[in-house]
Amino acid sequence: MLDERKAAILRAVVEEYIDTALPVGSAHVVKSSGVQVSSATVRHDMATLEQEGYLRQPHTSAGRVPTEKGYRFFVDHLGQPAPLRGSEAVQVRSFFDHAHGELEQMLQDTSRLLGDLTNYAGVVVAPTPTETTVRSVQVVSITTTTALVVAVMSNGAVEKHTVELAEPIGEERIGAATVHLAAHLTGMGRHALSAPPATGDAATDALCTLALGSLRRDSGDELDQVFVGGTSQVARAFDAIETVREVLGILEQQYVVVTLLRDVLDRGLQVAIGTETGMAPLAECALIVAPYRVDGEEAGTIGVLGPTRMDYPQAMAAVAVVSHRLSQRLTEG
Amino acid sequence: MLDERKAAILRAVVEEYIDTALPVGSAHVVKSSGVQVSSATVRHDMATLEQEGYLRQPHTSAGRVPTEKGYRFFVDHLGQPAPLRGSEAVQVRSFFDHAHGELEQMLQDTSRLLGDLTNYAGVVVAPTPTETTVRSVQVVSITTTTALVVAVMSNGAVEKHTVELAEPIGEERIGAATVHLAAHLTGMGRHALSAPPATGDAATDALCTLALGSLRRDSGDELDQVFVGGTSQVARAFDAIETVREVLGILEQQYVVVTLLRDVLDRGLQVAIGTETGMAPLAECALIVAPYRVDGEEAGTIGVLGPTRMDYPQAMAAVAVVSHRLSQRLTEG
DNA sequence: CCTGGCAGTCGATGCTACCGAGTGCCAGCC
DNA sequence: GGCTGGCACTCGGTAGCATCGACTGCCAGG
Repeated sequence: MLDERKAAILRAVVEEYIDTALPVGSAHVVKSSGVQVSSATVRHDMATLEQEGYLRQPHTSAGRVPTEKGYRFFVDHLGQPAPLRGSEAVQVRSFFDHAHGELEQMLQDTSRLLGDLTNYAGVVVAPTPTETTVRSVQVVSITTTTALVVAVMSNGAVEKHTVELAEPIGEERIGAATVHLAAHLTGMGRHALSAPPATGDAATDALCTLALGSLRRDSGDELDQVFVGGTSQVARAFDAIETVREVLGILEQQYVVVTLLRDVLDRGLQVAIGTETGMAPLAECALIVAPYRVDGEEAGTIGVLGPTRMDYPQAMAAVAVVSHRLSQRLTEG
Repeated sequence: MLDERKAAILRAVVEEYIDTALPVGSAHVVKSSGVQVSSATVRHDMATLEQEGYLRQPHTSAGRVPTEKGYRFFVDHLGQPAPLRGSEAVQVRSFFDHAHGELEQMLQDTSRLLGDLTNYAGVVVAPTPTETTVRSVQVVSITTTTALVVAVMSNGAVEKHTVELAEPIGEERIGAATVHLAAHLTGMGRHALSAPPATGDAATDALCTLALGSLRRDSGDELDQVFVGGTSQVARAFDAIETVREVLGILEQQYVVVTLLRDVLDRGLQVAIGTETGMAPLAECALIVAPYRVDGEEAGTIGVLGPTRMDYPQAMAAVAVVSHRLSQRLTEG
């Protein structure tokens, strides 16, 4: 563990580096850290901090820059969680007060909100609900040989799937299928959909089977939905265009993003710094995550992806607030 | 109009510049254009082309670079539409063969496909359907005081809106409202929803009114949906990080993207180059657009946004093919 | 244990010289 | 008249070099 002065020095280096992106020299630390010692002493401590792996020198005769370990210590022990700035608190409040419309749209907007608040990329992952039950099923004909199966789940999610029929089917059979499916499936869990008993009418049964299949199939291979907002912030956060390309490339791969957030959360982390993310291209990034809850149960994940030299206190505050308000919003409605 | 040789020279400059991003000198033109004259002659013609506004010199003693007018001429008269490369044709075919699931997801994936095909950013705009009619309406209770209104439209789109009730309502009233609304609204146009006659039951009527309101309201303020895929391509397409930031910033603003594509299409253009886009930050970009059709009617727009020095023939081919296949896919299903 | 002082390092900055790709122009040729 | 080879010229980019200054590490002394 670090003694008090070294911790203060480390904090000063991290904070200043976050602010300026420039290596921090001992003189700056003296000015900004508040420690009452000379720069020579600070230099000495900084050398120690470097030996211990908290800091690193880009090159001799340059100031110091935090290492991952340095950021980690900062986040764990030094970064007092900054309360949101007033204007941002207002922004969040107003956002959730005015949020309306479809769930997907709101989550998309939430990712954008996160981006705006932090100036990093905002991410929202909404899981395919696994524990919900079917509340209502309806089959609607679109053309004579296509029908749409619409299922409303107990959490308010709506699923729709088109099914193609081998042969034309009449409205009355569609109606029969709706009634039949509704009676049989309502209340069933997402993954426990069983085939309804035969009705005796072949065409109706065929339709029921197709409809059931579509519901079952997509429950399996449907990935969690990913919403990314504020990608342009990524371009703002890094100077090296190569890094921008890599990070944007990652953010485009839904599956990767889902896994990434889940992994971090599963490890019990709130913050993953650099290689802690487990993804090589994100070596220069840090990720802040938080789950959100619906009716007290963990439903999805939100997060912010920025450079390792991100403003952790501020970003963590933003994520926490948004996760809280989002949970509230989804629970009440 | 340009004589044959000047046109050939212009084509050579455009093609080479698209390829290398380097100003093109007269010697290169001689090598690659196939014109059988000396570099001095080419120089002379290039000077003329510059006077006429097709080319421009970044600085004296540099080669030439196409102007917007130059690109425009190339697109209009020189860019023979390249057929898709075989592997890409396969990619498109396979994409649409395997496309399934929800409309939104497919459009999102389509935007990504466009990005992959062209290495620029792909955009898909899906309009809020205006001319569709209601095919089915259903009200489902979520909690005692919230209900979900699900409407299936004739084009297969599904709309869902939560409504908050002033007081708890029983299942039987919800059922009554469903039946009542279904009977009254089915077949009605998107914008011609009229209030159903009173049922005599106050609670049921209140619910019907709320449900109707939710359908009406969102039909008004709901923006066209925008899907952008391949944002990382933007970072690849430009060297200047400042440009990347600006372009990404634009792409994040749904409303702006919608307007942009619509404007271009309304002007009857297939391609908008630089300032033709009407947006200052896109001065270094070119946009290729195409409508897609569902049942023969223009439904939405797809497009590709890249640098002005984009590979027009290839990108135009990709957009055309995707628009065609998408239309087909949406029409059959 | 801390400090001021000092020698030393090394990237960043600015200067100059040079190179070469590319131009415009012109006199001469077909 | 149109095309060409030749030529002088321009100017951005690169390499080499000196300078500067923000740092550091170390040390002797309080």
